[in-house]
Amino acid sequence: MVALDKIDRKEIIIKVAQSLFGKFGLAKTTIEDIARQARMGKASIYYYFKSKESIFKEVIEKEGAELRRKIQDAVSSVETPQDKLRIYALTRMESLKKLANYYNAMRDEYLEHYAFIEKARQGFDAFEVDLISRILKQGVDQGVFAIANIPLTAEAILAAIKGLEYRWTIEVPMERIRENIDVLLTILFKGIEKRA
Amino acid sequence: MVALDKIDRKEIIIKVAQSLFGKFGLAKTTIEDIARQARMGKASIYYYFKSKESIFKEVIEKEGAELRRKIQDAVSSVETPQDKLRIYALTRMESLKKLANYYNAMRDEYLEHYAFIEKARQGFDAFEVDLISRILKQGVDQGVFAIANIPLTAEAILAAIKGLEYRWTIEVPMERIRENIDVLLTILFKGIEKRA
DNA sequence: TTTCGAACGAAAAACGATATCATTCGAAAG
DNA sequence: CTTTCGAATGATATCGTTTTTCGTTCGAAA
Repeated sequence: MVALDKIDRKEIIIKVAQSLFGKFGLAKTTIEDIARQARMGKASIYYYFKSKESIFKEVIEKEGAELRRKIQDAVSSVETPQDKLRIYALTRMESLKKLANYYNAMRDEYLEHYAFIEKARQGFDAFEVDLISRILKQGVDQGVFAIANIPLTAEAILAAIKGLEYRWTIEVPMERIRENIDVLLTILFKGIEKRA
Repeated sequence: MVALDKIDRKEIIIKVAQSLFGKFGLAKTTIEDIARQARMGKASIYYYFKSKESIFKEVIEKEGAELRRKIQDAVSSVETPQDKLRIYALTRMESLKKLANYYNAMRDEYLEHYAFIEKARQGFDAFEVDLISRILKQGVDQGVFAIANIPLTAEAILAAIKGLEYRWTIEVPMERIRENIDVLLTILFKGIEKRA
């Protein structure tokens, strides 16, 4: 079918671009590289995308969507609000470190795209605050958390988790990260728990 | 007196350099600029300092020392551990934003000095963890906090506060920062408070 | 002991020539 | 009509070279 073919091609291009951007960065990846690996002439790329930047944007969006799904799945895999928060924090740590490096590399080489990336980052932020808010609300509904202002608390918790993330850049083993998250979450849980 | 004269000259150079580095950054500030504003020939600078980098290091150290003193003073001005933590968080927010920008600018223009700046940053980190630890210990001694591992808790709290700092870069008014710190600290306090 | 004019050399800026690469066009294949 | 791509275009990056800037040293003088 014609329409399906079109979608397939687009997806091939995106996949190839995702892999190449990941390996070599935005600047070092040429349209010709993408075309070659996608087995088409470079002019053909422009039948599916209006510019290199638009490919880049779709790749970023795809990475973001994948990450959201991954976090969402992890959170859904456990039951209690406490476990949800814990597994959320761990999953975002593991995954976002990769994406953050990606973003930073992009920012360094192409300052022009910074605004766009910043917007993507903010969108992801909103997703996280929303996710945490929903977990907190669930805890409040179940009578295990006592929280006055849920969105503000969610923001504070996200900030705290991010603080841990920034604290170690690359060289820290996941084990120590887990330990620190545990300490932080233990305090936070006691702080938002409903008292007997 | 001769010895006093020498110190005075050194201090003049440092003051001038501090002001110029702050305004124009390390790369854009020349030894000649410093010499002119300090009213001496540029060769004379080398009678007091062995290199531009050594001037830079002393300036960074001075900025760090000033900031430590400022935070220390603020903390000493209140009584309870809770108030101390609160005023510490606010003071570091206000002041460190400036210094962080400074550091970042330096890192961007002179990658060679990155290792040194990183060391300074880590030293400041240690200072903060130590300060928080002492406040926490005071709280434990007074029977208002119950904390299992004080240093680890201090690290977690510092991380949480830093998370707030990173969250807003420049464009956020101090008022909103205060609000967010309040929410975070309220949770944290409840989390480390000794229960009746 | 302290100051500084003059000179040195390494590194950066300026510049012009050349090459790269994103993008467009128009023709042709299916 | 949809899709492909070879070839051309122009803006921008790169590279080799010359010139300038700037950190640093030296030696003399105050």
